[in-house]
Amino acid sequence: MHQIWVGNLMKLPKTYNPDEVEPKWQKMWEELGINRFDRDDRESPTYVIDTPPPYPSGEFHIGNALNWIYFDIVARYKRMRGFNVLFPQGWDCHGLPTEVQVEKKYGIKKNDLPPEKFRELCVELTRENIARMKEEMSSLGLSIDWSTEYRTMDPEYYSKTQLSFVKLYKKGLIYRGTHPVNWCPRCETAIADAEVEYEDREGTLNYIKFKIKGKNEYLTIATTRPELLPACVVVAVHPDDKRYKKYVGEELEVPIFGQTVKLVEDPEVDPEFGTGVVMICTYGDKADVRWVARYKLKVIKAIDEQGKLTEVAGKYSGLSTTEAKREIIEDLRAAGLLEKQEKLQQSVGVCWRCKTPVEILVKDQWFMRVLDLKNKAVEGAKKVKWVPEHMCLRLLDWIKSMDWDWVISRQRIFGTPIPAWYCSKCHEPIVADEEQLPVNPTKDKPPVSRCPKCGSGEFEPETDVLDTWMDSSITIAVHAGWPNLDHRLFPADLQPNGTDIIRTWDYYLLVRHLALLGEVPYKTVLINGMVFGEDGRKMSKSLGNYIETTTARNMHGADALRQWAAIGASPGSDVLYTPKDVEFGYRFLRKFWNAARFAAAHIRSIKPDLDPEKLDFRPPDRWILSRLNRLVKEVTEHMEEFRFNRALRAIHTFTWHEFCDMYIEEIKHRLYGNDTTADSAKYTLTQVIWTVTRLLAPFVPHFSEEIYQVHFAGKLGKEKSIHLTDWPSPNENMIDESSEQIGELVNRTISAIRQFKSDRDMALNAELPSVEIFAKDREVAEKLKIAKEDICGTVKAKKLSIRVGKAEPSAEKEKVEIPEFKLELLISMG
RNA sequence: GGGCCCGUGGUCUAGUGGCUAUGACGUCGCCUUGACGAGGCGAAGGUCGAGGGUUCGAAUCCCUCCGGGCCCA
Repeated sequence: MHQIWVGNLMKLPKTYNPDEVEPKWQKMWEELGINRFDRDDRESPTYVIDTPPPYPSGEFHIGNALNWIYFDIVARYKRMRGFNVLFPQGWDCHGLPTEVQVEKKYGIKKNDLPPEKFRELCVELTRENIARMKEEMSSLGLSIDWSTEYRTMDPEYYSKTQLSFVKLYKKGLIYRGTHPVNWCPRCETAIADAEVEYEDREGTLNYIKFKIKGKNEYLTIATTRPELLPACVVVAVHPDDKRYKKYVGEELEVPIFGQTVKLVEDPEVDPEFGTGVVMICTYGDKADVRWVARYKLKVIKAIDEQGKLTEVAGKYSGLSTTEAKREIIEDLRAAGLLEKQEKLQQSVGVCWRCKTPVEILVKDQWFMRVLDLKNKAVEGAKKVKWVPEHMCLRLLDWIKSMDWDWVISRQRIFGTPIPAWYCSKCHEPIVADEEQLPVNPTKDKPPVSRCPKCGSGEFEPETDVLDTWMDSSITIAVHAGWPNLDHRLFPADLQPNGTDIIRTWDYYLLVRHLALLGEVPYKTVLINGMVFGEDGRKMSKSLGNYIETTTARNMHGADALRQWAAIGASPGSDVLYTPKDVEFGYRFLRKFWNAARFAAAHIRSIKPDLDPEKLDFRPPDRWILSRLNRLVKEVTEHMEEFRFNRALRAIHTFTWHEFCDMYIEEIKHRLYGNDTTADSAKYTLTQVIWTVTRLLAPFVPHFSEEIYQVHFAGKLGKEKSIHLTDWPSPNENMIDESSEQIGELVNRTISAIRQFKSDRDMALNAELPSVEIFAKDREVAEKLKIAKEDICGTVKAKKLSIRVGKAEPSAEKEKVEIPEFKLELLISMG
């Protein structure tokens, strides 16, 4: 094996080995603290990235990897641009999934243990899961400032969640109220609108006969939910529906259950659906809620917290909704009141965590007054720069469609305790004082000794916890030190996240900070798409197209995978995962590694006092230097607009196809032949590699560090790490249209001769006895003449002539044409 | 039902008014050349979903339709 010795007496291995290289530099970065936000630096501009704290599932999945690689590219780029970057990391610990994991792990139910004990098990599991995820994150080379790490389950963090609760309560933006809420019967908790997803399912539309009171006539209603008959409170038709005009105002008898309901007119009824007669129940859906409010109807609770029918359902009480549906239909059929049944495609609201259909229940809950903030939120969202732009619409549509306040209390265990108590006598809520936070109401005492309303001295603790989004939607303020806000850090510069959480994460952050601080918390939102499997479907374990981050990273290291993330799609578009792309990422590293290896001796032998002004640059030098500076300009523009895919692609194309394929081949003869222009080739070679290495640093941080340490540290680079060097700035003087034109002409000519050799099964370095170039245009001929020696040396022609004229092929001389430059070549093979 | 995004060689993809449409994977051919053979070089392969319109000029802008996806009701 050909060993090359480089300046600092390191042996330069023949192949690039990420398994050795990556951990080495990760360790050094941590030791140097290059990822740290420098709180004492008051001069450099700050750049704050608010990272969404992931839920500690135990696995840092590939969707997370895509997310974080985006963050990291920005963070590393901005550091090189001279920003003091805050790249924090937290964990959104609370919530149901952990409770379920604990139940599974120990084979228990949450009520088998005292809440405190159960909570401890959740905390313990969360710690283990975080440790596992951190390992993967470190292996990806994410330049997170770990000194900022927070966990929403820690008292230091949740005291801020509680503080925001208290402050918003004082402002009147949080209130205790009795309202219909979405309820997950499996999780047995209220959930917010944002936590309801819609699934298309096939249901049955049942046509049920209602007797008109006092007559022997029937009206037929159509419903998918016959189990709600006991909660039927009114029946409605459209005001313009002539079929039923004469019945309006009549009283109807609800079959089986016998209660009497009125027939009313309402424009919201769709006369095309079913029979055009709809039964309104408390509650089947949100429309029922509107109707009940509009007509001030009484509320009958037919379904309980576990999704079972209550005593109002008589003999059906205690049955699940599914069982009750079946039995009620059977009984209706037996009574001759079931006219017919039809299959129906319907969209069912389900719990986003467990996919159980949600019910609407009326509950005493805590709410945040988000409806009052609608206009402010819309205004705020419009002020933000969205990448890509159209993602703003998703948030706007969501905000505009909101019709309920945000229910923030959850009937669960593993969550931030709601800092409140109730008077045992009059049930007046008592909210904690700011000074006593963090509090656990089940252990701590309320801030008053007497109820301010009735004077009673007895209190009961609130046992509900807060929605986890209440924890995580104040991260931007928390990063900035809230309540002692550091205005260098607020608002955040970048809010990056996936398409899936625009309506939750982006929305809650916005509305929460508007409520708390009156300010939009982020300047730019950067959206990434979802990861799809090779089959073109969204990656998921159940679809069998799932791949673990560790598996993908183990193929060729983090930098190969990072390139997949960067180049996989334009921001906001979904990214298809395929191992081929990771493979390609590695191939690029190997290509560049070898190019640098080739250049090593030349970089080393370059004289330190070399004055570029005095160098004798050849046309290929001028060409590649112009291209290089154009590349720097282009990549910088892309980076400023978060177009990582285009930036990296431009680097790839330049490096592979211009620098390696053409330039290196074009200068070999000068380097080996001890040409007088060898110095300018060495200089140019060095400049290109040095510049490209820095352009690559945000994308492939380990690889570029290795190149830097081996070739440049202590010479062209004075810093301890490439990540401390400056981002290259384009030298506009080097960008020269005419040099590029000559370069392209030369390249095209060399390519034609290469192709000639390839077509004739010749080795590319085979010597050619003679090449005669005929140009139709004098101008083209003059340009070629400038680069005569470069062409001659590159294609290994013994003789080369360039003239204006027409080629006349013969037995020994074959003709090759380059039509776009009106060139004809006569090549003899000897 | 409404909104948004997308449709580019066999596959995935870049490209939002202008050179002969980008790159990757795959396919085929050649090359052990002094950076690189689990590599290199070269080649073949596309009516840019369909139709209509605007324009000197359209993958790109507008309209209609077809197909896919996401979000909302």
